[in-house]
Amino acid sequence: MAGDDYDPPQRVRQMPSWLIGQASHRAQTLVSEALAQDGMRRQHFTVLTSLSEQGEASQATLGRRLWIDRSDLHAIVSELEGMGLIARVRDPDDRRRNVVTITSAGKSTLKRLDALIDGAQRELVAPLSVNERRELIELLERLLRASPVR
Amino acid sequence: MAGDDYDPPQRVRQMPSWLIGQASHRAQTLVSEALAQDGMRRQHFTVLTSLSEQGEASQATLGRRLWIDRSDLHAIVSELEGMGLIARVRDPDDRRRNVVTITSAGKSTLKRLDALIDGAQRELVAPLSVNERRELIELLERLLRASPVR
DNA sequence: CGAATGTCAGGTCGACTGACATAG
DNA sequence: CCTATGTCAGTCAACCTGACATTC
Repeated sequence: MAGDDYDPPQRVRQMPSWLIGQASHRAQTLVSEALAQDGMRRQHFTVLTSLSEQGEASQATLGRRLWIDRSDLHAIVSELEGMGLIARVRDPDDRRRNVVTITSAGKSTLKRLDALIDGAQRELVAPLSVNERRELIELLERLLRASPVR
Repeated sequence: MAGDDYDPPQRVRQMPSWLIGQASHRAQTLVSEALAQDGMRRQHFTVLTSLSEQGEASQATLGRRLWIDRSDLHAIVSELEGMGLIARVRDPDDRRRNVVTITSAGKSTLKRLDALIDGAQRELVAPLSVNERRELIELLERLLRASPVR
């Protein structure tokens, strides 16, 4: 698309929601493109990271942890299982549950993804000084801490 | 969804892209819910605002201004036309173009939307002091100013 | 001729809804 | 009986692609 004529109205440019949305669009593009180098999407990374850092969990638990809908998580988990990055086994103690575990292949994939993600983060905040990055993070955390749920 | 178990991994929580994404999700929810009170979506508001503030334009020009894809804009413009909020007439000087204009009904609708949007913005930044709001805006603008295009 | 415009069909990703069988 | 879980089908908004006829 030709970016020369890009010129949204002042009324829109000034809105905090618009600034945040623009920044988010840029952030998600950087992260998605980074992960796409390994054929992954954001939720794949989030699930692998959670399993690695927080340990195994049932799909429902995982979904609540990460605020991913059950039905969406089902697709993500199936894809990761197909790639051999996680294992999904019926819980013998509660046969409704699937216990999801990260495999060693999943761990080494996650190592590569971590590097890709770090690169995207660095590029995202590149225009800011170290102090400004801390400020931005602090402000966003304060903004989110006051949210009703999640 | 039950928010009690919500607890994403630290690795994810710390990522600037994630913080920005969370803030954006909250922002877009607030704005969408506000506009939905009038049966509108975000792009409807953006288009009406641009026509009001920046004047009439062809669909292609409008799309480049607002970074909305031609094919998406076509749908938005058709809906707004159906509601009587804009007029779309063939340009006699260049019969490829549709000149899009806001109607008086569109202007009074926009007035209501403006109030709804302002309410959403206020709720979004409510957790921050006035100084912090300025800081956040400043930081986001600096982050975006350095972006390649748009 | 090539380029711009409006239009149409379609795909993607993330978020979400409703239903249903199985198991607790 | 009611609830939780996994699964399936489908919607939605925003973004994006490719094509095509008309007009410049």
